[in-house]
Amino acid sequence: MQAKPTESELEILSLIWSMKKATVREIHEKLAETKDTGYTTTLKTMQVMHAKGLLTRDEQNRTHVYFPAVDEQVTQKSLLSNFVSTAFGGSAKNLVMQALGQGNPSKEELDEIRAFLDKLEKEQ
Amino acid sequence: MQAKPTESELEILSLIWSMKKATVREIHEKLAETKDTGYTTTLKTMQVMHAKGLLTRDEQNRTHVYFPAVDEQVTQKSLLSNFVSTAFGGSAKNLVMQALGQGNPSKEELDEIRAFLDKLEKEQ
DNA sequence: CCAATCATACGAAAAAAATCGTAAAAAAAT
DNA sequence: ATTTTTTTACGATTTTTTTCGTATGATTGG
Repeated sequence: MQAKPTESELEILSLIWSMKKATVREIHEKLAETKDTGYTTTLKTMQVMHAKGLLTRDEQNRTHVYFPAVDEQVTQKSLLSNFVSTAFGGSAKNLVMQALGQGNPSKEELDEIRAFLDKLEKEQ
Repeated sequence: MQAKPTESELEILSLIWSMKKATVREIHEKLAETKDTGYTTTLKTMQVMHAKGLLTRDEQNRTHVYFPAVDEQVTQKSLLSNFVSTAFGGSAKNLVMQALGQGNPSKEELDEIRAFLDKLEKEQ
């Protein structure tokens, strides 16, 4: 039974997924670019995440190093599933089309998605 | 500047989008299928949404009728944009592929998406 | 060595979101 | 006509989430 990350926790989790590991300070610096909260706030949130089992940490050194404790794909999948049903009335297709319309995907990305569609269809 | 719906509000908004209009009781019945909260909770939430400008309502009759006050596509777009950046590190492509992998889209849906991809590419 | 800085821990406060209880009025049922 | 049900309004409580202050110990720079 895996606890669902809150909005703030997700921001942090997302960073740690991409960084593989990070200290509180590193995360705080990144967050500070867009947000304006104190260092201890970030610290506390990460401690809570640790308690919840969203992060693990290495306490060998004074400056602890945090790692993701939940799998990125698995977590994204469950968040997405929830998001599709609440925000998109369960229609993944609608979400996909909105998502594509958003940024402007490069030709490479579009091709990747096409390949993925083909693969999906074949599998089925 | 449009207020962001909370999780609970979004559930309701989503229902009202698909129903075009609804009373508190109608919404409550639907929610009761999956949730277990009192009638006044639903009522209160919808009143708050009205106050926030997420819903409008017709007060002619004793039983008020609520309508969406925000556009479905516009709202979804902004929620999605936020979701992509927090949960998917900004990669719409990753989200799209996860989303497609989820349910199993029919051939028709897949074709629709392909057509959409082509259109996107052409436009660009 | 001493002061300044940096890190954690911890509890508490503040803010936001969700839930509910009760009262009052209207409508419906008996 | 009276009781029961339905509906709104409103405030208050509870729960969750976010934020911060303070204490304490380690590390670093002068």
